[in-house]
Amino acid sequence: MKPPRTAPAPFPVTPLHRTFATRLVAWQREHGRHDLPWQNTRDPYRIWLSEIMLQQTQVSTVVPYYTRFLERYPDVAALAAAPIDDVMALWAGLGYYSRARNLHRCAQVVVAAHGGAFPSTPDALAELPGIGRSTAAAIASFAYAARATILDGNVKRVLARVFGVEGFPGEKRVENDMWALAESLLPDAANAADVSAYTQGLMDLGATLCVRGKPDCARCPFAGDCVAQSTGRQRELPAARPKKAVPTRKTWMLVLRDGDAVLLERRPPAGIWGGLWSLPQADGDAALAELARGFGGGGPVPLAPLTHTFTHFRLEIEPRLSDMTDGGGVLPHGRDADTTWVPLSRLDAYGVPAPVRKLLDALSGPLL
DNA sequence: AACTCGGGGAC
DNA sequence: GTCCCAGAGTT
Repeated sequence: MKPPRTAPAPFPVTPLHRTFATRLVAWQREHGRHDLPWQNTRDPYRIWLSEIMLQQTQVSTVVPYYTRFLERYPDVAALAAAPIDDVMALWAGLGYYSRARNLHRCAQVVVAAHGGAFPSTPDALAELPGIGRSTAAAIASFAYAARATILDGNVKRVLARVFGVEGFPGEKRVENDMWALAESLLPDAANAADVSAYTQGLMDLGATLCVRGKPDCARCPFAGDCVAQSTGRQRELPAARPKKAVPTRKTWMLVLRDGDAVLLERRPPAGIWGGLWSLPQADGDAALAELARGFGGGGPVPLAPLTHTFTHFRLEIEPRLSDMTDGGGVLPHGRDADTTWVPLSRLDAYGVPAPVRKLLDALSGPLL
């Protein structure tokens, strides 16, 4: 009895389909990127570290962080052994801080449960903290030449344009179709050696030619066959995210100062700025004044307000400065698990959210 | 399936 | 200002 055939592809298999991988691999080898800091290695640790940092974050932003991490933590054992606070501090400014916590947890799992060696299959990789389907495929294809496809923002844009996939790729149905399409485009099993260049080619095409704003179709290996290019719909594909009004929230932040030091509080592990060190917050001027008094600080004076925009809401920050009065402090001048005094000159050692960092940097400037 | 997580680059 | 980026985890 023959094994059952695989289900037919839910899309027509055209000549473009059959030649896609070969053409992409050839283009990558000739015109792709070959000198990024995490290329030219098969060390799963280095590849993993880069892939986590590159989630929702552009290459130019990642490079300096990647260099610093590799310097501080040259292998997975070093990272696993590091205090989480050090990892968070080194990550500060990259955003999506759950990535840093998952990074640390993942390193510890790899050491404790896998003897310090990353698993080699996409499915096993995807069970580790912070590694989803796409990142698992990226690591497995780069480190182990596994035949698995990525599907990130670049790939969604390339596929939507080349194959004319309609609909917003963030929508479940569209994304499912794209996963199936991407799987069907992989180099066939006889060309497993091409998988790494293929994966890199998907990323490079999206990052260097098939960019969002003005795609360079003249240099594209798929010009002529590309649906968007041949119909002039580059600007319409992929479909944009449906617009949604972003709410505004407001918060009051206490800059409690004692000489050169300010008081920081550790934020809860989940939610905005999870696990980072930030300023004590209140819901209004009255509550903030009470907070300052409770700490032994003098009457708060307003500092320049600032606005910080997140993906899904806007945060208006009203900073208030309060100096500790002599002998009035009820707070010990050491640190406990969730509260600490930090000299402004030593903020680097703490994971502090970018807008708070900006606020405190201005404080040590010429204004005050 | 929809929502929640950031900061910065590019425009 | 807007939009999106080598997405994952939670609900």
